[in-house]
Amino acid sequence: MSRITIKDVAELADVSPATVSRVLNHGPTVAEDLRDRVMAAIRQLGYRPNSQARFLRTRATTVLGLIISDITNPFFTSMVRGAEDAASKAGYSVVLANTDEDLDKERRYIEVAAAENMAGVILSPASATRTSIELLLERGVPVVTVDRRLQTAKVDRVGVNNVRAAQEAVIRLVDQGCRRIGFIAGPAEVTTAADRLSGYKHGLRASGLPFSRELVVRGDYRIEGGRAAAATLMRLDPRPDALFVSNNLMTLGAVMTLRDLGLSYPSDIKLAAFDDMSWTLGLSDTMTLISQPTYEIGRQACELLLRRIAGERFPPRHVVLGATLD
Amino acid sequence: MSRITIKDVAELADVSPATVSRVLNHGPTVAEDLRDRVMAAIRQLGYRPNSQARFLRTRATTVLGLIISDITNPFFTSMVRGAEDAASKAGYSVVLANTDEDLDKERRYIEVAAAENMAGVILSPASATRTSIELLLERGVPVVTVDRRLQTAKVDRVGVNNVRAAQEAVIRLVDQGCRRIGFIAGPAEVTTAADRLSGYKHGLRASGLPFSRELVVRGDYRIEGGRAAAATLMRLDPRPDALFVSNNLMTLGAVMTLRDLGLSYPSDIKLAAFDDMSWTLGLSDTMTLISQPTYEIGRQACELLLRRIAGERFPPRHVVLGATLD
DNA sequence: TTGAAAGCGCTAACAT
DNA sequence: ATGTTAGCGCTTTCAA
Repeated sequence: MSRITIKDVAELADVSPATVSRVLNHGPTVAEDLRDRVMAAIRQLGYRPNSQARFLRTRATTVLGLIISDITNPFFTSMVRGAEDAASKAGYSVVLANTDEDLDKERRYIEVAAAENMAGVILSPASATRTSIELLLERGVPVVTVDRRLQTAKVDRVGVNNVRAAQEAVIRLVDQGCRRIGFIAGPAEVTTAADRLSGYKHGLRASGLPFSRELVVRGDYRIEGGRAAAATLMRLDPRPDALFVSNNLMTLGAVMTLRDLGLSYPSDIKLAAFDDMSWTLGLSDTMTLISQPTYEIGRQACELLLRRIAGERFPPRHVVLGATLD
Repeated sequence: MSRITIKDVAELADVSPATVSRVLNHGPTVAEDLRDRVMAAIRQLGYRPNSQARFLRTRATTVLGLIISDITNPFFTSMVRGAEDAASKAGYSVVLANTDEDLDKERRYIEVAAAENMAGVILSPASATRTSIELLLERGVPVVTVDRRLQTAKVDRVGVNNVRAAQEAVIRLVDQGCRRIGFIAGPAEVTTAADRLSGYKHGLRASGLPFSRELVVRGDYRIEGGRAAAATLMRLDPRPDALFVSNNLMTLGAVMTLRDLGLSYPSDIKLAAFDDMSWTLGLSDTMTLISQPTYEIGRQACELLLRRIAGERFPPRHVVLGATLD
């Protein structure tokens, strides 16, 4: 029952609680024999400091929150790993929360992070405009967004240049002979969705192709949305000769639709898509894929966050990493 | 900076801190006018109680830890949802941690849960024998395992009857005419892997088929493991006429191997597998699938945990839910 | 270098 | 019904 306190250790080691605290925290101002006695007592009793009590004094915690819009998406999993590695190197640990792109859940978890006084939060916001991060910022808890931006750009962000990546993918499709490229867009509130749509338009323009409203269908970044959107697009007459899907899960859905229609790619129709999908059935070799350095995104986001936690002050920084077409 | 304390609220509302505390906690023992003044002050100041300070008094937190062996696996995602729903209904929130089947990571997160004094922990242990949950149990933090069991069965567990489900799947394959069923097993340390293997053997015996050592290959519950294991099995002479894969991710890998070999299922070879995979490319209709009630597993695990947290005492309970073959 | 004492923000006993 | 007081476990002055 964690009944062992610093006092117990102090008594056993025959020193004051303050000395135990010193041994535990700022290293070498304690005589060696005392230090040894304290360490022995700690081990013997199995003492573990109470982090709540410590926080009450120091206002410092070592837990970071990662609030993510869809944990199932391997995109995020790799990111989490990057963040964890950076965090644990600095003595921090990371807890995760899954919002399912749901603003209420997002708010609830932000509240948890605030209530628990987490040292900092990495967030992939479900909406660019409607956000609850003030709850954190008010209390001085730094926030870094990953992947997506926030409209009120007062926080750091780490991600890729979605506009350019999308544009390049379109150009690649055009090079492959496509002239009627359907685009499956993401949720209107998410900046990556807007950016990728904008890149799609740029790509068309750069290729001298007209933009056609009917060729753009919005999905929800989930499998089902991709499936439905692809079905809508494939009903067009004339049919698109390529599909550009703005995230990995929707791509799975789109592929299902194509299969249901008895269409093969790349022979019947060309595909391009955002995000790695090596985890699924080797679709990669048959389509144009935009890969993001997800591990690196997580790592850098965490390092930025740690600098903020350490008190560094600099204008909100936007780290833009390179996405690669392959 | 969260400088607003209960004292500030008390002063503004012109009451004592204790009254504010009472308003916040045990409802109706406060006169209505005071209560209103307090609520107004709280709102006006944007006061939020400091949960660490509260814990120091009450020894009660409202955060549950979910320590999961692979967050990417949709199996767990749905489980998390079940747990979250049950938790939030009771006023608890849930934080996640991903161990990647790595015992060190598992221990680290268990330490975090203990240090943060989480109210309880739901765990899918990476090993049945080597576990660190004593860190929790010693401190009186209840633990419920999901999916997998622990050898030292002193904690509650919610899962399915893996032995029976595996056996039924084998029988189903035999009914389809299979006589040489390859089995891709899971990591030796995980109880579900052992149970499923044992079910496989039972199924063979029940069908009057011999057990052959060469037909069993172990994987790691990840995609790559499935791919490699399937490759090994398909090299056998004579080739298996069916593959039974003991989890979903390995099934993806196995399917990749089959594709590489130019084999189709179910025409060339039959497949059976554990765990839902509707999220992937509609493999489901072409193989025998064992589905687990994942949401329900999470929900019941959480409810069990909440009862333990509430102080109920009963012998370690093993809740076995039904897996369905479809 | 070490110890004594105060106090972080809160709630539970005890008074009133 | 409300206020006063003490103390949860820790760290950090301040003294010695």
